Amino acid sequence: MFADLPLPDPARPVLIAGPTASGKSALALHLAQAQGRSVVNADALQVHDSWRVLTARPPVEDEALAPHRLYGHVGRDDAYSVGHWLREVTPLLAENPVIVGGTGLYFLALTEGLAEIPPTPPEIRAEADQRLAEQGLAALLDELDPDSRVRLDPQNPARVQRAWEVLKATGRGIAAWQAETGPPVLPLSQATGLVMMPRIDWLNARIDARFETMLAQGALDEARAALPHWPADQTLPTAPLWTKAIGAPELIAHLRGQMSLDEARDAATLATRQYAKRQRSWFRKRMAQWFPVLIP
RNA sequence: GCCCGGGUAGCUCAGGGGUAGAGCAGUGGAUUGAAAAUCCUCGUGUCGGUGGUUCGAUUCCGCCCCUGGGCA
Repeated sequence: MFADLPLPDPARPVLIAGPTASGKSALALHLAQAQGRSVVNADALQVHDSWRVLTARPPVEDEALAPHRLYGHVGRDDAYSVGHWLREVTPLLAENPVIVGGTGLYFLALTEGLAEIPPTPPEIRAEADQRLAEQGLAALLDELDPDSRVRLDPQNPARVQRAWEVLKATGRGIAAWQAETGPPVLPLSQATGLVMMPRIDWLNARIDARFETMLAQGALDEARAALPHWPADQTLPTAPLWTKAIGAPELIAHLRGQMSLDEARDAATLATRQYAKRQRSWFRKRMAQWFPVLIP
């Protein structure tokens, strides 16, 4: 499929972004084998150990063909975020890897820099959760510093809460921290950036077919194994990220008899299509300078 | 064949004599440590067809077609 694609500069890392199910991993493996690179994951869900099948992590056979890093190494209770990922990926740049994934924020941190903000302790997160639940968004918004407040979407609880936590934990507004963002670890000018641009109907068909494959490969067994660890209310924004894997809530609901398998399949593939749309929106704007890979 | 419903946006449906509106789907967008997260924007469609009543019908009436149920 990618045999006719010109090989990128062998001296620089390759970055491959693209919507889910667009064939990124296959391209990454192809380039890794052709140029002796390792494959580094840039996907916020594939780092988690809970799901291999459901997050479409490369299978063991592929892992034998080239070194694969940062896949499935994060446990259910581990804290993980862009910062963790950026610190882990930095030393791997020496391997001249191909970095592949669908998380736009990770690539942003890598190629444009990430503000160095001290970690916010769990107690502050808990306090924010409680205030938000009891007093609502406006209460948190009122306590923000003006600079941060004007930059935020006041209707977005996740963003408002983060800004509030940063101010509370550090005594400085998040806007001030972000203004001091240092230079990126890997500017785009020192890498080859590729974005997969699939035709939408082609991608939708792939999404459906891939979910069938996931079921055939044991996605339900993975869900069964996760069942004992499932939180009381997974729909909460504060539920652990691994529980947000697309298809996970649907398969869990099916295992509990709350949904037929057909309903679960429909809901999961629908959620996947909607996710792919959000990704396209990010890539169009933020990766306009990357090379598009038009498929099929 | 008869009786009773229903036929309105891609889907499910609400409405009602002055040419119509919700949810879902879909679209476009935002995005600096939860990012597969989180949030915002966008609603004209022969109101099944055809005659009639009316200044005016998608709305009332007749007939026809389709569809669900009941009775034969």
